[in-house]
This record gives sequence, structure tokens and C-alpha cells, in this order.
Amino acid sequence: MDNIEAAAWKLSYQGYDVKVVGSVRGEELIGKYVITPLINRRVPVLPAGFVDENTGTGIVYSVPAHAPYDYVALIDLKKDEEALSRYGIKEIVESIEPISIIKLPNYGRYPAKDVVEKLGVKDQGDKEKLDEATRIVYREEFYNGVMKENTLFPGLSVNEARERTIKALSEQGAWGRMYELEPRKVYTRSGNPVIAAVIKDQWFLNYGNPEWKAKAFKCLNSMRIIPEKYRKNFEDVFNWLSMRPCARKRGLGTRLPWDPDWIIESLSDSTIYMAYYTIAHKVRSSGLDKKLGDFAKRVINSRGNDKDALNAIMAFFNYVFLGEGDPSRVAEVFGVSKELIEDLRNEFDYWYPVDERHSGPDLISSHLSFFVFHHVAIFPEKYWPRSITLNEYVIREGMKMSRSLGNVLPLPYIPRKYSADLARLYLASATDLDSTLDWREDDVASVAGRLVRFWNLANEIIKEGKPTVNIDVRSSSLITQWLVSKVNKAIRDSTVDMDNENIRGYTLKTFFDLLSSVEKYLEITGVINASRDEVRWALWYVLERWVKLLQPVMPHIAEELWHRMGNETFVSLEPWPEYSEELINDELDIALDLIERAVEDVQEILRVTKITPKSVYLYVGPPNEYYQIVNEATRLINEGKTMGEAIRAIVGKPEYRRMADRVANLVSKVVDGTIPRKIVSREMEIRVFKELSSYIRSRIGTEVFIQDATNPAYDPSNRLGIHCPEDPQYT
RNA sequence: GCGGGGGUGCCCGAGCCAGGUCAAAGGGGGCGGACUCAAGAUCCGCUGGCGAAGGCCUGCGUGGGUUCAAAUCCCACCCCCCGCACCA
Repeated sequence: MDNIEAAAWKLSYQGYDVKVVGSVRGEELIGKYVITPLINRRVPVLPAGFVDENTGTGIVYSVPAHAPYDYVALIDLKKDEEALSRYGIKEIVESIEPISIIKLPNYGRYPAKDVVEKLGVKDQGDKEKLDEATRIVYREEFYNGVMKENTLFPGLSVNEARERTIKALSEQGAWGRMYELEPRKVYTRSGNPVIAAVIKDQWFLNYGNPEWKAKAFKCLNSMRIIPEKYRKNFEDVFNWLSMRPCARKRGLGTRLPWDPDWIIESLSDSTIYMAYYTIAHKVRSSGLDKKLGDFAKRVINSRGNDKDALNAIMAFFNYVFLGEGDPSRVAEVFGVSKELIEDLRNEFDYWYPVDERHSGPDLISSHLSFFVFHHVAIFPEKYWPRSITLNEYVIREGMKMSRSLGNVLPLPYIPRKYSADLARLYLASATDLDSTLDWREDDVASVAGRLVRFWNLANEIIKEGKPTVNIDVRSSSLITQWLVSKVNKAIRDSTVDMDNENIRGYTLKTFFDLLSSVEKYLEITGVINASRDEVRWALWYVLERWVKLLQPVMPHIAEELWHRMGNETFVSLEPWPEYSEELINDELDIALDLIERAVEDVQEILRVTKITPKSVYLYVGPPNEYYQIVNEATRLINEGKTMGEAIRAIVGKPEYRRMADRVANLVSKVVDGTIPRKIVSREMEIRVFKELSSYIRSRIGTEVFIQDATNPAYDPSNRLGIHCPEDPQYT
């Protein structure tokens, strides 16, 4: 088929009576002039390689000022001496300058030139960039462009001017419309090109109906949209939705009962398919599918005139989905038991409404909005959908996945190469719902490393076996109390994350944070001479809860560990772990931080001073009044008091009157942040340093002695001058 | 233009709603070390600058402001991404 025929063939589907009367080679026209309609300008015909000759005549109107392709083609042609002389158009082409006809804010005289240069388009063969440039320029001009004085419609916006131009052209009889598909190259499954056709008597759904719209909004307002930021998007689409075609002439699908030449367009009916899913299995196993199908055929074959058949179908769904009508009647019509019909009704009622629909933001403007509209149109309020969750795109190594880049990661490949649990863990940890997920091989490998660490750790705990003695946490070592607190906190906080569908938060807390806590626990208990029974008990305590917490993100591994722990049940069927608020103690975290900070401080001092000490003395726990002063100061500052007011208020109390300078010093350190807002008690401070002194020693590689600052056994340099809570002195 | 989302350290990316323990989680990359004949894998440490004592300076797009205190709150500006009906 040559090009003229292709265009003629396409047009024949668009309501035109087309006959091919002859053909002309484009080359024959080059160098000739045409007269444009409306403005009667003589315009030369020039060669260009970018033109798609499958569309229309293969001749396009060139607007180099505003169309990137035209601009680049003109530049190319000016440089192409060979073509210029072959067609004898050198003089014409050299004299051509783009004519700017649209004023566009933030762009120069020739928007096409601006964008082409910005994107670095090389020549008219640079299709990818030119398409991008065209998209940008057209969009900008369409929404923001204003026609200039040298046009027929000065001052009008581009979209208004376009309508006026069409009108003017058609009044002259110089206008016809040809529809084309975008993107162009779309093929049917049998390999034929897809073309646009003009359809008469199209059926529409009128989403503009105010009552319907109001109901849809009512539903939306009662729904959870996760992430919440997409709600506005839905609202915009709801407002904007109006007439939309709901049927087509070809393809698979259900015929429109009253006009069976038409097939219901998939977005128009697939949006409530989940209602049918609730009963599909029973409809099929009971043979009802066949009976429903027979009725449907009767309806369609009679063009909707077979009222009995139509009523039968309606009665069935009215009862099952809406609870309307009499189940005995329905049973009778279908020749089945009343119990079956009631069972279907119960099945539907058990599952509905849709508690959560998970999808992507690109479907907000179509599928997901229809989903809401159609539900509210058909179902009573109690069956309206409850929530929609959306997640962003997946990219790979920072790049969009596409076939042309050859970097698509096929789904079936994932469990084989990475294992399902690793992939789940990585995906869950890598990003939130509302941002793009970047699949990065290096990161996956790093997560895999953690997973192996976790696996080994869990198996070591299992190897040690279930503890035989029970430990009372309240009388255990601080570090064990700390770990137990961490676990309980992880349960508490990750449960909130789960409820909010903050999967990343949940994963970070339950897997990564707990893993590092347990590793820290092992490191510390390995050097402080902890009770073996206690450690064993604590690790088991953790693992029992940990496996349950991790079950959603790594179901297979969790199940395996659960069984290795000696359980006969499935962890997936176990109740979600409970936490105990009493076992959560933030003071322990602060205390552990205190130790870490002390270690880092000492290391830094040793590094800066380049001293290699024989031993280090840490003086901790200044007088108790200091703690009280700090807590009091924090309270006053948080109330909005100034530093001076806080100092005066504290010094005003008789017990602090004689230490005014110390009060002033402490308060100023609270204000400037040298002393943290949350501090532990003096008892805790001394206890944590004493219990973990071996750990401190192992970290700094030197003998360490913890001294009570108020009563030091050794103070050779007498450095205990000004000294604050949370701020050990070192010797 | 309108609507929405963003701009954080070499890179990715938390934090921001509820200001203070934030030189700023986590990861990647880089550097150093352990292990190894070696490489890889793994593990440990360092990774804004300065510093002979726990500190100072710079710093979260830009410029202002509020505050004792700002990555976080307010105002203005710049830049990036996404969407915008019959498709230019």
C-alpha cells in the first residue's frame, strides 16, 4: 500500500467518501509554491526527512518558530548544499527566517529554538529529543501562549485561536479533520496497524451529573487515600470528569444489552469487578455461570427485548449485590436451591465493601475515579470502597525501565535471582509509597548481607536453645533491660506504621534497627561478663517476637525460623506480638547514648592529643542537685522563660541560693544545648557507667576506671571543677 | 498559567506536620584496617573543616524574618518533576 492509499484508507474510516484519483511524487512539488488559505500567502514547498508520509499527504505546514521539528529541519536544509542545488532552491531557503506568531512567557522570540538548544538536539534524525521538545513547546504554547499582532487573531490564547482558525477554514471549505493515534505506532495483536475511526452514535457515561458527582464526593470524603497527598488529585479529577465514551464497536467484552452492536468499554464496567470476584467461585462451581450466560445471550439476541431474561439477571444481581427481592423467586427462576442464592448473598456481604484498593497514581484520572463513581452509583453506602493506596513507579539504577533501554527487570526473574523474601525486604525498606523506588543492585546486595547476618544470628540463638530459667527483667542488667525495651518499642511503633501503611518505617524498625540493637547487645554482653542465662533468655525473648514481627516482610524465612524454634504452628497464623508499655524505658536509650558519646569523646581526645594513656579515669555523677537544676531549667525554658528568668527562678529557691554561679552555668548550658533536654538520673548515670565499664574499655583499648564524681578515689589532677550531668570528666 | 509534589552532605535518601540530644538516621561510593599467597566476599573503623582536652567554624536551593534556639515555623524569590477533556 503506498502512502496515498494509506491516507485514503485511514480517511475512509472517518466518515469521508474517499476515492483515489491519482498520485504525485513529493519531489515533483519541491521548489513550487502553494497559496495558503485565509492569508493567501505564497509559500515555497521544501524537502524534509522527518515528515511521516503515512499521515495525510506527507506534506506539512512548517512553523519553524514554534515547532521544533520544523525549526531543526530548516537549519538542516540551510546547511545541505547538495539538496539546495539539486532542487534549485538555494536562494529561497537562504532567505527564509522563522516567523514568530505566538508570544510565550519565559521564552524568547522562537520557543522552538529555545527548547531545541536547551535539549541539545543534533538534527532532525534526533527523534527522541525532538519529540520531547515538541511536547514541551506545544504544551507551553497551548496553555500559556498568546497570538501576536501579525496573526489573524491577535491577543487570543493559542487554544482559542486554534478554534477560531478551524472555524474560519471550514467556512472557506478549506478544512477537514483527520484523527490519528498517539502514539502513532500501535499495532493489533495480529500485527496490523491501528487507526483512528470516527464512530457514529457513540454511547457516553455522564459523569457530569451533579447528583452522581455529589455522591462520589461523599464517598471520597469518607475514604482513606494513602498517601494522603493524592486526595487533591482525586478531587480535581472528580470535578473535571464529564462525558466519557463507554462502549466500542470491536474487541472482547460484554455487548450492550439494548444496543448489541456495541461492546462495553472495559474501563466502564471493570471498575466493579471485585464485587463479582466475591461470588465467582461459587457461581462457577454451582453451574450458575452457564445459566446466567444463557439469559445474557437471550437478552443480547433479542436486543434487550427479552424482558424475562433481563429480569432474571437483574433479579439475581439485585438480590446478591443489593439484598433486594426474594431469594426464593430468584432460586426458582434459576432452578437452584434458595440456600445457594442466600449463600451467594452472604458471601458478597462477607467480603464487601472493598477495604483497600492498591494501585498507581497514573490511574487516578481514569480507572480509580470510575471505581468510586460506579460503586456509588450502584451500591448502597455500606458497600462503598473504604480506601485506595497508591505507590509510585519503580526505576532501576536511577533509570526508567524500558524495553528500549533493555533494563527491564522481569518479575519472574526476581524470586529466582534474589529470593522472594530478599526482594520483599529490599522493596519494603527502599522507599515509601509516595516516592519512586530505585532498584539498585548494590543496595540489594547490602540488604542481602544484612539478611544473611540476621539468619545466622537467629540460628545461633536457636542453637543455644530455649532458655530453661526465667528472668525477671526488672532485676536484670541494664543492657538486658535496654534490649527488652527496644523490642517492645519496636512492636509498639511498627504496629502504628503498619496501621498507617508506612511499610518502610515498619521494616526499618523491625528489621534493621532491631538487628543493630541485637548486635550491639551481643557486642556489649560479650565483654561485660554478663550472666549467660540472662543473655540466653533475652535473645530468645527477642527472637520469639522478632520472627512474628518480620513475618509480613519475609514470610518464608520467618516460617522456617519459627519451626526451627520448635513450634508446630504456623507463624503466619500466630497473633501479632503484644508489647508492654512498662517494659519500655526511654531513659535506657539515653543512658546507652551517654556511653557511646563518652567513648567517642575519649577517642577524639586521644586522637587529637596523640596520647597513649595507660589508663583512663571517668568521673561521672555530679551532685544530685545539679540534676535537679538541669531538669528544672529545662522545664522553665520549655515554658518559654528566658535564661535570666530561669536562673532567677531557680536561685530564688532556698536550697540553691548558695550556688548561684553554678546554677547560672548549668542553665546556660541547658539553653545553648550543651546539656541535652532529656537526661537520666544520677543513679542511672553511675550505674550504666559501672555496668558497662568493660565495654568502654574494649572500645578505647585502655584500662578504664569509673569514679563517682562526688567522691573520687583517685583524682590526681583535681579536674573536678565545673562539671555537669551527662558530662563525664576524663583523666 | 492553574493544580500537585519537590530542592538535605560525593551520590541516593530520612528528618520538616508537633523547633532544642541535628554535623544531620540509613544505605551507596570512597579511604584505612582485619582476614587472604592474592583478589573477591565478609567484618571493623573513618568519611564538612580546624583543633595538643571534651571545643570552635561552616552547613540542609537563595535572600529575609520570628525565636534564647531554625533543616524544621513565616514571607519573597530561583530551579526541577508530574497532571491539565475531544491532542496542537
